[in-house]
Amino acid sequence: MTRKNQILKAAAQLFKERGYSAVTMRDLAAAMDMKAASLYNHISGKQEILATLILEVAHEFTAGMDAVEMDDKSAFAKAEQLILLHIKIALEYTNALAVLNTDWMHLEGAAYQEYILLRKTYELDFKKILQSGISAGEFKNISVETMLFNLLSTLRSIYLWIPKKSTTEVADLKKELPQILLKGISS
Amino acid sequence: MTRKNQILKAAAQLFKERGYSAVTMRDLAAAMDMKAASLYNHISGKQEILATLILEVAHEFTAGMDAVEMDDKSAFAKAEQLILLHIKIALEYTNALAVLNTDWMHLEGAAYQEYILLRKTYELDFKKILQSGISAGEFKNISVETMLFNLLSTLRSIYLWIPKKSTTEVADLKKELPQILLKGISS
DNA sequence: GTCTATAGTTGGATAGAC
DNA sequence: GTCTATCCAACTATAGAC
Repeated sequence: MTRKNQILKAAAQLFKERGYSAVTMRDLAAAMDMKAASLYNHISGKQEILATLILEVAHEFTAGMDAVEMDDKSAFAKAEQLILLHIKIALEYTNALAVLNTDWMHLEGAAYQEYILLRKTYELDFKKILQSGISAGEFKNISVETMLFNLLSTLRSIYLWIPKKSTTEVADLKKELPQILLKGISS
Repeated sequence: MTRKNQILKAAAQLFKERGYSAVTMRDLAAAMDMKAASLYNHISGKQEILATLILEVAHEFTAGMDAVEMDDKSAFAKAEQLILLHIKIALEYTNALAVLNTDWMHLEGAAYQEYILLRKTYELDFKKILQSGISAGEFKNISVETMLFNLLSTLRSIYLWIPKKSTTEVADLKKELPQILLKGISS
């Protein structure tokens, strides 16, 4: 692992615990056992760290959504795949995902614009899948907004739950969560 | 409304938008059309504002839970009442609830201890109700942890959804959310 | 690549006039 | 109750030695 990646990893951990604004470059340097000034040999500043962490995860979601849309399956199967995508990302990028969820509004400039666009596109794509499921009679005919709200609010919280759990409990989650979430909206 | 309450209200709005650490006393004063120094005639400091906002909402949850526990109803009915409690608090204390959800870790000293205790007690009480529902055969025999995770992660996100919605859409939510959430765990 | 030293800015909070 | 003025600590980031 490069020194830069070590810094990013340590930053994700600290930003998750205390939030972007409450973590100082001195805190981050201390976690890395170095002085704050030395960090600047690897990264251009605090903002670059935030943007790198958040945009990597956001692109992971976009790539996952693209893969799901490729498959020619039922809306139900696609929704199930998306639930598993959220669990997978929560496992692989736990800390960076927490940062995305809580500190995206502290992005600046082009990184902010890019994040907003990625999120909007992702939610729109998700909504299309739900809508096609309603049209096909797979899902209840309730408001797509309410449906998406319920799904995303649970999916966005997985990262809070994952780190506390054992491997077997995570396996349970992969089985039970699609059941619970999709039973609630199935017709 | 007292000047202090006006300050608390403005602070809740700003903390919700940018987070506790990113909002300065000068920002808050500007939102109140006054100078930062004048704030200190009404509050002792930034921490007092945070603690007041969060603990008021936390006590509201505790009072609601106490009322639900008093009633001698089925676990299903109690769970339904708790869902409505979360919606009610999200409507009445939208901004302060957002602050509780995102900035509780910035509480200090006794206020931090009190919040942690209130939250732990609330979750334990919620779990007891779910467990009694499983024992009574009202709910599926799946992990109580998973069940609570799913319920709370949705309920904790309501405040993100509420401010964007019309009165009729909120009425829809009150009808549909208990259905969606409880169907997922009903046996 | 890391350090010391420090520039330049901004933070929470106080003192004292009005 | 609000203001101006200010203290002092802490912040991000840079300069330059090693």
